[in-house]
Amino acid sequence: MKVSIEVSKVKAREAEASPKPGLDALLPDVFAADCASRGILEHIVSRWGVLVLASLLEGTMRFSALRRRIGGVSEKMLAQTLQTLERDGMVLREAKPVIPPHVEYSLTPLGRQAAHLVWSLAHWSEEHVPQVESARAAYDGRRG
Amino acid sequence: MKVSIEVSKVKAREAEASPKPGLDALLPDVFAADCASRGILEHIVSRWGVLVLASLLEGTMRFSALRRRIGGVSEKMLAQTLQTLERDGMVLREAKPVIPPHVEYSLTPLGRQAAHLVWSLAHWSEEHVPQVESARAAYDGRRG
DNA sequence: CGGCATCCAAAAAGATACTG
DNA sequence: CAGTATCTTTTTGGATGCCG
Repeated sequence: MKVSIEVSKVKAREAEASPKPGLDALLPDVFAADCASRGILEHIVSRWGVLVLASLLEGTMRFSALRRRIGGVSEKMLAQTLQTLERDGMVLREAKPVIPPHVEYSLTPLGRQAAHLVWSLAHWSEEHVPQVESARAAYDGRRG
Repeated sequence: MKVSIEVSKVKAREAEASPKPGLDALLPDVFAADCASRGILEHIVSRWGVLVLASLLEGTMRFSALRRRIGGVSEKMLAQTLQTLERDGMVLREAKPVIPPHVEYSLTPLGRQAAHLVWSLAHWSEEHVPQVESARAAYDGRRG
């Protein structure tokens, strides 16, 4: 049970970190190094977190299906990412007590919100590959 | 000069990547390990990339102003992140040839689009701190 | 099948010193 | 001021073996 201890600590540092005291004091601020929102954001936008959330937007999936869906992810990192997102209340894990094990992962309502946002980013990236690549070519041309 | 000497393991994994050559060859796919969109996405959602883009949404900033705005970022990582985003065509760097140096960073039109998306995520994170924290408390309660 | 524990290599990140 | 160079620490990730 490590609940209310950390809250006071966060609030204390938040006060010293936020540049705009009056209005923003009550709102969490991702720009503050010690704000909880920053940790949440980093879990969501982590290398595999983005792809797990986007994948689960397509529906409930088993561990191995996720592993196949997300190219390049290792077993270890997938398990780790799923645990983090489960703990943050984004992912629901349902394990059927059978042998061999059968475990299904899906999005919670909270996770679905986050997933829609990351999906927008993923989709935007897919659509703007040409622009970025031509920008890179120009940049690399200017330098060596 | 860092060349390709230790490619053996990396190439081995890259080779096993894209499972559907025919249809998806024309559409970039973030889920494919070797797709360019994946690299772009990872630059955008990198630890500091998100915060740089969100900061610059507030307006043009100098290096030191960005450093102050983004709590916890080191000089080195900020410089590195800015270079990556500049190369990807998201950030515009304007250096005035004076002493002491005066360098301004701003978003390109392309970067502004990405920035709006990441800002949504950052803002969402700020707003859902309570939900996530209570989910964590419940999770930690179920376990030890 | 869906993990977890361990070990090790590689990459990312931080601290510090220095420069135009 | 806005970086670069270098060194050290930390984190990440992959490989392997084990288990229910």
